[in-house]
Amino acid sequence: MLNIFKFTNSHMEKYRHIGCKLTPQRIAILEYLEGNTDHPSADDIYKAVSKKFTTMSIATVYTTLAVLKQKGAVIELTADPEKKHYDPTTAAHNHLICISCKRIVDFPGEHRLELSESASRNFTVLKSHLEVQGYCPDCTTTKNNKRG
Amino acid sequence: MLNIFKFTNSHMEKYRHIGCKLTPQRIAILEYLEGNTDHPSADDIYKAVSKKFTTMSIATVYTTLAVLKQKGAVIELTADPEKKHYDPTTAAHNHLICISCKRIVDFPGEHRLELSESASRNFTVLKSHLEVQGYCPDCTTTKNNKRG
DNA sequence: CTGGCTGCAAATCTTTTGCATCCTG
DNA sequence: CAGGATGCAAAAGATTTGCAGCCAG
Repeated sequence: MLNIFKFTNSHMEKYRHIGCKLTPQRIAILEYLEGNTDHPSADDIYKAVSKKFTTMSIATVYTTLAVLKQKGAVIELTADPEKKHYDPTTAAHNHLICISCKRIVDFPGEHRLELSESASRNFTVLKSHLEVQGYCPDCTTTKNNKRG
Repeated sequence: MLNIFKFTNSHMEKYRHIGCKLTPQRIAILEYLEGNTDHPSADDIYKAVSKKFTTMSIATVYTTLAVLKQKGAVIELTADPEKKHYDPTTAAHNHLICISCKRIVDFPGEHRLELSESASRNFTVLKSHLEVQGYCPDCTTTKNNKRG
């Protein structure tokens, strides 16, 4: 009877296994996040999920995101200084924030970290994330076509 | 007659040249930032400068920081999701946020960016910043000494 | 059933803004 | 002297919290 959602049983299993009680609200949030590469903010998620779920509360969105973050199912992004964004793609990757359209997009470049010096100074590195500022493909193209 | 400040004439020149009107409040903020490697937040700056300057307003701190950021005299850091921090060291360098003590510290490692793929996809890179999560030297040491 | 979750509203925290007054250049 | 800067307070956002009622397991 939950087939109003495109959320599959394997998704259900996945999230049940990480120790979340699966309420309809959470399913709606998880469904929205699944495969999403738009890096939505809490408010983006709230707006989107509210359409299907008029009783959704922004507090529930934050609570759910906090749980998912703690379980490692989403990553909190700080690339946008104005607000946090969330990324359900947890494999290591980097982001570019477009200074024109403000979108955060997955950045298809690699970075290599030279650790010898930091190790010798007693730093312990757990993870590293490269934040790139510039123009996304759309805005790069627009920019180049701009002069008439 | 401004020798109550350790701010030197050359500092004055430096900031006058970037187009700032030099008021006592701004001098106090600039003096606090000069050479500071603590990556203070706006509130840290406000608290520190208020001690000498009881009429200082937090709005003035924000306004001054906005001017300095625009002039390129400070860099706004987003490594801490809770609030913005400011760094007067504008030469390219990276930061580690300590997950234990929450301090942001300069990170003595290099990163190299592999751009071929991103360039071919029309990304325009203006700047990149590596954010490292882990333990700072102090907390690394404490951690290692912890078992008795 | 029962503990965890929801929804609401209020609180908190950071940052911005409007405006009258002040003071640097 | 004039325009930009200050200080205050209020507004605006983002995020968190308290609490009574609800529902998934």
